[in-house]
Amino acid sequence: MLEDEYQLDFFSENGFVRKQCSKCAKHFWTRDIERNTCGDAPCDPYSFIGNPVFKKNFDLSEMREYYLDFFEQRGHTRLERYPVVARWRDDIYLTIASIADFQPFVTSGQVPPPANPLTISQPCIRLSDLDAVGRSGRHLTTFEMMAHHAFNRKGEEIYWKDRTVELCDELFNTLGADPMAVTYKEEPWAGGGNAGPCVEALIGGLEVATLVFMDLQRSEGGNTVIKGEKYQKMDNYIVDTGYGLERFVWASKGSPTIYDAIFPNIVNELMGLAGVDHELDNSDYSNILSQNARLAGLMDVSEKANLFELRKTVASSIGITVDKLSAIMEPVENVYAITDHTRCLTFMLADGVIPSNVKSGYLARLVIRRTLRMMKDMGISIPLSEIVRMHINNLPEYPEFQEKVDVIEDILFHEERKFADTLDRGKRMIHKSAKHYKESGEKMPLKALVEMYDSHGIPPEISKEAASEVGVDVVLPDNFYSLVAEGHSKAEVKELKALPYASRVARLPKTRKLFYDEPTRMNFEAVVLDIFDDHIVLDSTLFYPEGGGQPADHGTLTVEDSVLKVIDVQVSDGVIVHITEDAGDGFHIRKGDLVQGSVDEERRMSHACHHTATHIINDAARKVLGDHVWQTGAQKFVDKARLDISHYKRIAQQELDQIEIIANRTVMENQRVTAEWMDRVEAEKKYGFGLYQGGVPPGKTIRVLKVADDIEACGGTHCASTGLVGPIKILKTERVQDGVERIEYAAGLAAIRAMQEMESYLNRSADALRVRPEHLESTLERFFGEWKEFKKENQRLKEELARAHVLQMANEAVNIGDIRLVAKMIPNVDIDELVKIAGELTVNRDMVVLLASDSAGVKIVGAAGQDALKVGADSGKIVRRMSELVGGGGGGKPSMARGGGVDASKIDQALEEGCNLLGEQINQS
RNA sequence: GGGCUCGUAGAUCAGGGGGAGAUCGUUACGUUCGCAACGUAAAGGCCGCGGGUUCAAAUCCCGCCGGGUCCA
Repeated sequence: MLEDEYQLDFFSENGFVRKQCSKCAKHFWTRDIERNTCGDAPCDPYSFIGNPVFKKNFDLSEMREYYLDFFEQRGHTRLERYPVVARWRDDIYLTIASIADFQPFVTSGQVPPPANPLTISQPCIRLSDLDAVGRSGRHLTTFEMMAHHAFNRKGEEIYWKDRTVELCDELFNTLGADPMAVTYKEEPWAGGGNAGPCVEALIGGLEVATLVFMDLQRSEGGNTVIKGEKYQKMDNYIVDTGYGLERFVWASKGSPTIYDAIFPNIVNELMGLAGVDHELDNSDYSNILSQNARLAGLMDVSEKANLFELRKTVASSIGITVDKLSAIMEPVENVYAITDHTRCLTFMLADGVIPSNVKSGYLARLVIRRTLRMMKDMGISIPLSEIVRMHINNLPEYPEFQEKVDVIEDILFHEERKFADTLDRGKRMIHKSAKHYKESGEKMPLKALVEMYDSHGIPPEISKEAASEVGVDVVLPDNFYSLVAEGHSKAEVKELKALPYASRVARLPKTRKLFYDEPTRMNFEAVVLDIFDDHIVLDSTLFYPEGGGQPADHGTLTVEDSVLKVIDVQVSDGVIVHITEDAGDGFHIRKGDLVQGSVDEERRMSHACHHTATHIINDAARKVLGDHVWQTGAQKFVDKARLDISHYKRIAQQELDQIEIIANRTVMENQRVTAEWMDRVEAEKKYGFGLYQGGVPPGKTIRVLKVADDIEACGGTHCASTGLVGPIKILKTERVQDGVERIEYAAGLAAIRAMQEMESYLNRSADALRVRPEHLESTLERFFGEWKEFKKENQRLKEELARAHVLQMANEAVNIGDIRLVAKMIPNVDIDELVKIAGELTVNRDMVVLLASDSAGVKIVGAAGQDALKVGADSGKIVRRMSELVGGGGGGKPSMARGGGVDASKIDQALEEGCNLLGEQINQS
């Protein structure tokens, strides 16, 4: 990055000098001529601990208000925060920076900003440094990025670098910071396909603000290279600043850690519950924490080796042993992390993340389980929800959290139970497996632990603990989690199926969409703009292209006497492409031709009914289940539709019934369905991000659809009023993922057909039993009960019969050496009974039994008593040979074997062969 | 989206082509003044559902349903 980028008038007019850091060699600006270091860690250690940099203490809400007010006073519009779940983005799950609120459409210039310039304090969640949270004294999973943004275009500049740095510097001054202590370090920035020069603002060794001047975008032909990527200038250039609210508060208090600065009461409460004496007034104790934070500021403590290094350094500087230091620090660090993690959960859950095993829900579950583990280690036994409630009470400036308390509590209750179940299950598995290895004298292989974690979610520490309970020692390597990762093959990247002829289609003008203005018209005339094989583009069309979970319209295009069947319709950047069935003999259709289009009305109306019904069901589900319900996907068909919603437990039948009733009531109210093209920002302001339930449409204006109480951005075709949807019948629910329920339903005639179908199942079932449908259940229960009784009775009778046979057959035995043989064909007896007879007979230890029956082909059973086995009898081998003779196969153990075949005429021969074989076996022994 | 796992008695699980088992719980009887403990016995199974392979499937294969879990 060019040095010129940083030569600001502001710096030169205010007595700043540009210097190069004697340690990291980076350039920085300072008022202090004597200064040789950049002010950032590790070149400068923290100096603000115990020595606040501002003239006053601030808590979070005071600091936030001070900041927003400061920029409001200076011409910025204050914006409400955005949710921490980035629902307007499809590339990230969580809001990771204030600028994320305005990506991609505002930053690209496609959509004007909601205000310009603006200021905001945006809660952000970053889980990338999870291991450092609590240990480093400064890392948080959740923080508020206070920011002022200015979106500049060519010839339309709000302000740029000078004003930005000036505002920043003025902020520090009004807060009472020592001007000589402030440095601005040059540090080119890049991220998310954009880049630009950037200065980091540092006070007392702490980076408190980052001022990014985003004016580059990634481009192959670019001439600026940053971190190995080529960039070029953009037409619009954006002031993207980030001020760490929590760091400002920390710097204003000078407490040993950021955690003690931002939520001291919760930290104290939890320390109490954990039995930790957290006496910051005690200078020895406070000194340890401060020293730890100062040194931790210089390194990355997420790695175990570094953490150990930190412990060594701190211990020696204070003059205690590493063990003693660790014993002091670990509980404190855990409590800090618990406090942080629960604040993170508060934001996530209140903003509607449902814990799950996929997507953002997985991130929530990850944090929940980490927290529960640490709470267990610390002996904190209150419910997780209670800590979250402390945060909610501690954050009155977020009144929306109060409304969510009940749902959050329910969600956390479920999650705690789930995790406890998982751990219980896991411990049992480990115990079993550990015992197995102990008995076989082997060590428990690491692979077993990796599998426990990967397949069953048992953290290695728990595995180790459980294994040691059975007396098996396990050594955990540092790289455990990378071993887990190794076991996963790289996910295949699914290539998006690009529309053929895309580049040629792109040159055509956008198709006029007639289906929005005239949703009930099915016939139209249009001019052919171009043809690519069987792909036809018109100047305007009534054909709805596939999108928003609604399949494409079908129908016909007619030119004079030739009719083309439209079998698919796709849209590419506003150009609608009709894909027709291959007519075989080429197309009699040319550019400029006038065509008659006709849309398959039944198909379209069916889709429209189901689409409108989807909005109605979504709204009803939210009313019954709660505000956390969020659409995560939907698909419409001709005969049914489905809607996936986020919900943390299975939907009960009772709830489903209620959803169905509310949905049908909405239908009967026959409310008008309206659609309105609105400015994106205005729509977001008015209706919130609930608009994007069905996905995020691109563009400056979006189509806002109102179906009863449901308001969404939607590009589909709909019924003109809810009454036209007709009856809505819910068909079933399914759990597609943990935390995501799928509701399947039919609307209109499809609903009637579905009901008729179900009715016919019912009627046919009732007919089969010759009962009326209302008696089906009781009759079925009676039948099933009787069936079980009969089955048992049958068993008993067979056993009795077997005993009867046994008495008689024992007398028919022939002696072969020391043993007795019974070989007999019993007609029409099934294999179970043969087995029972054989079993009974071989209670006599010297008995060998070979039985055959002609039931269902041929069945053969052989059995040998204890003594017979000793002299070499092997019924397995005998039965195998016999079965082969009757055209089948068989086998088993020497003591009991079964077999069978198909040729009943060979039974006698088989029995004879069996006798011979037995004779041989005995003679050989 | 990609993996890995599990569905057997009321509960927890074993078995893994050839007589459906164990432990706990339940019931009855015995022992006891009574209880616990103990002893004896019994009841309790569409081996998740549907196909397929096989003489034979709880067991092998395919599909579905229902759980658990890791990764992006």
